[in-house]
Order: sequence, then C-alpha cells, then structure tokens
Amino acid sequence: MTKILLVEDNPEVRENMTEILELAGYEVFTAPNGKEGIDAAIREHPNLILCDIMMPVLDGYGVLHMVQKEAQLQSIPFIFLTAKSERNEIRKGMEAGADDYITKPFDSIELLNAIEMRLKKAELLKQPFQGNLEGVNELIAVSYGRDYLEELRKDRNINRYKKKQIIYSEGNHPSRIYYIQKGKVKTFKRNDDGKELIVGLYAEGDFLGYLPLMEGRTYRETAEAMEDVELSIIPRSEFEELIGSNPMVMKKFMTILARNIEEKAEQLLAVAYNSLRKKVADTLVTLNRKYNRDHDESFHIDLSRENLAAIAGVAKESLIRMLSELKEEHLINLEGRKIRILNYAKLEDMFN
Amino acid sequence: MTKILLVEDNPEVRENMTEILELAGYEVFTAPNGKEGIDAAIREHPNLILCDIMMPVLDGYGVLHMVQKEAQLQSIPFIFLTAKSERNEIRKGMEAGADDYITKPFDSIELLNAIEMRLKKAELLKQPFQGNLEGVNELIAVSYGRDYLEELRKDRNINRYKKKQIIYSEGNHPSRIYYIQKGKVKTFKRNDDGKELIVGLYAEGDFLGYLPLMEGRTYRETAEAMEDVELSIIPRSEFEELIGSNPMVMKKFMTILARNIEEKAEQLLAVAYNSLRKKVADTLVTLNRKYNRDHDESFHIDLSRENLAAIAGVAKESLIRMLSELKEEHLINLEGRKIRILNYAKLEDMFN
DNA sequence: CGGCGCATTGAAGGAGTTCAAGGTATGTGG
DNA sequence: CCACATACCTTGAACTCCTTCAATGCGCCG
Repeated sequence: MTKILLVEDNPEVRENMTEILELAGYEVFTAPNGKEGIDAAIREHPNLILCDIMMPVLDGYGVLHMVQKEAQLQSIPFIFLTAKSERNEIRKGMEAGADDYITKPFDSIELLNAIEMRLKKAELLKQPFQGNLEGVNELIAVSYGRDYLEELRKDRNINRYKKKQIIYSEGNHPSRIYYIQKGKVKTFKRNDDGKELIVGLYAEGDFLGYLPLMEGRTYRETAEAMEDVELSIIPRSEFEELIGSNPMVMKKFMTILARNIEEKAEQLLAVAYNSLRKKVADTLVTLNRKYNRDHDESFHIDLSRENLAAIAGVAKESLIRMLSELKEEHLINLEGRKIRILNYAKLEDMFN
Repeated sequence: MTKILLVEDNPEVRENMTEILELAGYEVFTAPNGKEGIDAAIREHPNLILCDIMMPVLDGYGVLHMVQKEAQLQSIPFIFLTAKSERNEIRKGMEAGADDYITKPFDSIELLNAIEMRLKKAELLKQPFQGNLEGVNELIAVSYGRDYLEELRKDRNINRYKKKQIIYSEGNHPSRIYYIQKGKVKTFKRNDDGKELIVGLYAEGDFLGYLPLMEGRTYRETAEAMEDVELSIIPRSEFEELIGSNPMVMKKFMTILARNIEEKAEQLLAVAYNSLRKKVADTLVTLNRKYNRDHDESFHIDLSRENLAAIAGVAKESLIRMLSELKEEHLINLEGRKIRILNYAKLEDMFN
C-alpha cells in the first residue's frame, strides 16, 4: 500500500485532505508540525511527503532540509502545499529542492494528479530485478543507446597488445576499464609456487577489469593477451557515470555480479572435490557453452594445453593424458591442438 | 563538464540563454524544435534538458513524452521554460512529468538556481562507489534508518530452526530472504559423490539467501542451521523495495557483491593448488578474521571437524591430522573441539 | 637445418583420501 | 546418578590418483 505523509498544522485542512487521499486509496499519516513530520517520515518511510510551508515549531523548508539530509529519506518525492502563490515563493520552494509546489486552494484532482506523477517518477527507480542478460554490453546499450558501442570503436584510443603481453598486473591501481574490440584475454592468479589458475576468460565484446574499480581496490589478478588484442579504454569517470546514471543499468549490473558469484561457487565445488576426469570434462563443457553459444557443429576449442590446464586447475600432463583418454572413448576429437566435442551430453554428465 | 540541452524555437532567446548558461560554466547544446531536440538528447545524453513548450514540429509536451519513454533518457532532469504562466498551464506541465517549470520572463539567477537544484537532485544517483562495508546490515541502516533492524526483531514472524535443520534446499524457489537473529547458519553444495563443500557461513546480523532472488533463479545451495537458530523473514517485495529505493544502497550492495566475487576467486586459487597444510592454515585464518573482528585474545574457533573440513575442502581425517601437526608446532592449541590460534602471523604466511 | 615452443609419453614418487577401529565426550532414560 | 547409546574425534595403515621429473616427438619459422 502506498503511504503518504501529510504535514499540515490546520486540523480542518488536514482532515479534509486525509479524506481525499484515503478515498484515492492511499494510506495516510499526518503530522501537525514540522518536527513531528520528520519523526513520522523516519518512522513510516512514506512513499511521498505532502508538506505545508507555514507551520509552528519547524516550517516546511526546515522539513525539506532535514529530509534531504537523511540518506534514507532523500529519494522520497516531496510536494509543497501552501497558500503562498506568488511567483517568488514558488521559486523559493522549488529551489529548496521540492519536487512540486501546489498552491491553495486546489482541486482534489490537481492534488491527486500531482501525487501520481511524482510517485510514478520515483517508481522508475524501483523496477524489479531482471534476469537474462548476455553481457555487460547490454548495459551500455540500455544506458547510452546502441550507438555507443559503435562510437567506442571509432572515437577512442585503441590500445594494441601482442600475444602474451600483460594488460594489467596484480597489485596495480585501476584507473579505467577495457573493452575488447578483438582477440581473447585471460585473467589469472598465481599461488605461492607460481602455479597459474585462470579465473576469467574474455573475448570480443566483453568488458575487462571493472571489479577492482567498483571495490576501490587494486587488481587482484593479472590480465594477459592470449592472442593479439585490440582494446578500447574507458576512463574511470565514464564508467562510473555509466553505472550510476541509470537505475536500470545498476540493476542489470547487479544481476551480472550475482551470477558471477554463483558461477565461482560452482567452480569451487568442482575444483575441490571432483576427479581429474570430471574436471577436464567440465572445463570442456564450460568452454563450449561460453564460446559456442549458437551450437555450431564445427566449433572447436583452440587453447594451449597449458592454458586449458590452468582453467581446469590441474597439471598440464594430467590434462593431456585425460584428453587422450576422452579421445579413446570417442567423446572428443583431437585435431592438432584443437579439440572438437563429439558427445556433449556424455561429457556433461560425466560421473566422478 | 556538465552538458545542458536547450530546446527553444526563438533564435534570439536561444542565443541569449546559451550565453547565460555558458557563462555559468555549462556546455550547451541547442535545438530549434522538439524533433531535433530529441535527436540531440539521444546523441549527446545531456545532464539536463531545458525545453520551451510552444514550438513547431514537436512541442514541449511531445519532447517530454519521448524523453520519458526512452530508458536511457528517463533519468535526465527536465525543465519547462515558457511564457505560459497561468496556473493551469503550470499544473499541466508538472503533471506531464517535468521536474520544474519556469515562466518567462525570468532572472538569469532564477534559471541558474533551478538548474543547479535539479542537477543536484539527479546527482544523488551518481555518487561514486564506496568501499568499506561490514555487511548487508549497513544497507538497511542506510536506507531505512537504524531502527529498522530493531523493528525487524520485534514485528516479524520469527522462525525457529533446530540444529541441523534445513532452511532451504538447492533447487527450491526463493520467495524471501532471511535475517539471522540468533545462531549460525552454513550454506553448502554437494558434488556427485555427496561430499559437502561449505560456500558460506552466516551469523547473527547477517542476511541469507538474497542471491537467487536477485538472479531470479532457484537456490544453488542448501542452507542448514549449525546450532539452534532464529530467523526473521523478509518477503521478496520488501527486499526489492529495499534495494531499489535508494541508489546509495544499490551502490553499496554492488560493492558487496564485487567483494564476494574477489573472495571466491581467491578461495578458488587456494583450493585448486595449495597444499593440505596451507588450506588448513588459511581456513583457520579466515575463520578468525570473520568471527573475531575485535582481535579478542581469548577467541576460539568452535566448529565440528566435519564442518571445518568442508570449509577447507579436504577430508575430515586429513584436517584432523593437520590440526595435530599445527598443535605440535605451537601455532594453535586444541581444547576439546575448540581451536585457539597462538601464532596468527605464522599461520597467515604459511608456506605451501 | 637447427632451434624454439608446445605436445606427448613414461616412470617414479608422494600427498592426501579412504577404510577401519578405537577413544572420548555428551546426553538420555531408567 | 549410573549405564548405555550416540555422535563426534583421533589414530593407523593401505591405497590411489595425480603430480612431478625427464625424455622424446612434432611442427613451425627464420
């Protein structure tokens, strides 16, 4: 139920308006002065505040000021409601930060329309979460329009990296994010022994390196070009603008992050307890899912054995042996370094 | 630089205003009619739109309507700027969804004040990310005020679960999140062999089970009470309201998620390549960091060996043997099932 | 053609799991 | 309050799966 807080010192006006609002289906809370109004706002957290200006104890400007100072009340629409109808007064009210300013006397329909519109505008922030999202690209499309990606491609400095070149290193400070125009990038961590675990794979159209920027930390992993790569640079400020400007974008971004967590948890289970056999099979399945979205029959995985091993979290030699085994069983085919999956279903349900 | 789009058909007024705005330090784009105004808005993505009402081709209401329909433009403040000063006209403009309505003639100071206030309000959505956040609790505090937690404690249905009781299971559909009043909860996954890996530990004051709600999926893990537990239930709608109502809350929440990803990646590396010795030491260090925030000397870890093993991702017996070893080396002390850390520094830098 | 990088195969070794059995704490019912 | 059951902890010994080390093979490029 939508809650409205009415702050008004005149008891008659208050009751009259309460009636109108309740008839319109709102749940109404009232306060006879500014101070109690603030208390009620904090207590009830209404969806909208209607407030008189001239009141004892604390006037309407005071209420608005307080409301804007409290983080939890900032986003509540605030409408002044007053007999002061001179242009100056109106400007003063709006300049104080009200969302609307209605002068008495008013029609009830005027009041209700105003309320409805402000509620609607506030509602834009509150769409429920949306599932299904391919990549961060969508974000860009949503917030800047489709052309933005195209623009990126043209306008920006494009950085080129050779195969095996480091893009950023663990411990460095992030100042930008990267958008991959071309090529593949891996991000990895090393343990104390120098063994490499690949924690992320990125391809054309992916964004890279946004996590540390969001956390305000240094990079926790190293990014390296797996082939010759072209990256466009998006400066920190622009990224923040991108994320911060549109609540829908934020929601989508949060969904992506949430999914990422689930994936990592899944991988964690696999790495911890699964047999070599299953780890390798899972890796192949995951890579296929990731890079072969349209289920192309002729698709093959083309990564060095070393990298494959670092993704699966196993030794290179173990991986190779397991690939041979899987080939024996006609689940995959090895064509040079390239791997083609023959029996996807069996790989997926590989027992442990 | 702050970009302002001015849509106005009269060339004189347009140039005059442009000058004022540029003097005030804004970057100004102009359009002579509504249609071009829309195009410019999409192209430039301004921070604020000033718009006349009476214009050829497409009038101000039309522009506002279009702006509200485009997801990427919705959140841009929109100010009407017109000679129509009758009360009716003002109401009509505001009811159409404008954020302010300024009547000609106006002082330049009036105009600039109005612009500044609307920019400021819009800016509330765009604060940069903030680091440092203890838990989701903070979110609640920010958005609803401190008292909300207290309220939760009193008003809600409190569900009680006995030790070992399942709170939710993998595959089920989420319809609410949980807030832990009392007790400890673990979330875990099982691999095909039925081996358990603990992926999350939650204690008093933590929230539980929000990820699947955000992703719109089923639970990916099972939650079980580790001791007798009291939980309050927060329905889905309320959770969405909570997250959606305040952009600051969203930002903070995103930061939490980002951190969570980093942690999982870290754990992944550890589980994949580290020795039993290091896995156990890391687990002890992590648990200490998690549950002993104030570095209490007399703190001890009190978990079953089984659970400890499931956190570290090793066999129970292996864990026990390693604990004995660590005790021999005077790094920890075993007091019954309880574990006290004696040499935190050495545990932390345990070699592999 | 020789050197380099990567892939493959063989054999040895070891870290950690598993199975099995005994020990200790905790609680419950007579 | 004791006896007994149950759940949890600990230790021993065998085994296995995977890693590691080492040698060889293969293809590519200057």
